[in-house]
Amino acid sequence: MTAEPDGAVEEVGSVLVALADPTRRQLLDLLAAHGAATATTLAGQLPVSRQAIVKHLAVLDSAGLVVGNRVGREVRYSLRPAGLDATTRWMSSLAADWDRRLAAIKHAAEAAERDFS
Amino acid sequence: MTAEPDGAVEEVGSVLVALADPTRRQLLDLLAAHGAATATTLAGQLPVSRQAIVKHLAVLDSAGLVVGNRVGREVRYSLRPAGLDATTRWMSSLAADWDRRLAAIKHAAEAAERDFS
DNA sequence: ATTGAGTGCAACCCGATTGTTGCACGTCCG
DNA sequence: CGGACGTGCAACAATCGGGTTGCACTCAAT
Repeated sequence: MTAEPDGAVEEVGSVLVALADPTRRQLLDLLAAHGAATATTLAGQLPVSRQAIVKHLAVLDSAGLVVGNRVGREVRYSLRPAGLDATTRWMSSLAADWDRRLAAIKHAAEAAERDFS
Repeated sequence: MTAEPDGAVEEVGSVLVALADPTRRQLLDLLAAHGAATATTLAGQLPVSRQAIVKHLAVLDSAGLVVGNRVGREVRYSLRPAGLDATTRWMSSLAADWDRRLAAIKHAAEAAERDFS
């Protein structure tokens, strides 16, 4: 009814929440640069503890932006662009929706003064 | 250095923060549907107080997603798709960046074992 | 001028996030 | 085997965000 197909909204929401944090975005950048890395290694590149990194990676994982593969005693995290792609599509369709409605409203703006009951 | 032109990052960040909240997204949907509305009117459509709406609108405003025009004694808020557009573009370029780097890494994965010092 | 609707500001509450530290558990290597 | 490295879990402190309530102020209309 709004602009979203009702089912994918929560997924998009979690991606947006994940991207809202600067440290998390930085983490994604590091992964994009190195391809794959462990939490410990990543903690060396950022001014926070390893545990903080682990938590951020968990958020990114449940948002579908990252995956962790266990290799021996370490866990190697890598990027997963699918979730980002979906959110990008959602956003641009939302933008298109706004444009459409704004055009319609602007056109009929002088006709009706009140919209609510 | 990362993937962003260094200046627009903060702006994009604020848009992402703004979009991360479900109530705020709902608010944007209402504005898209009605074209313009006051905080008091919007509070009638959502299960939160007017003050909460005012705060959300402030966040959306400083993210560039919404503008408030004073008409007499009331403030009419309306949509401003420009910020959303910019963020959409940023996200898709980020996705493209990831894809590019992931391809490069996957291609050279067998050659180098360690990336860090 | 007085009343009422609409807004702005401030204090306050509470739950979620972000971050820390400490320690226990696997796992590789000398 | 036994130490060293990496991870996982748990408790904890502190800050942030969303939400509420109460009150003062502005503007319009009678």
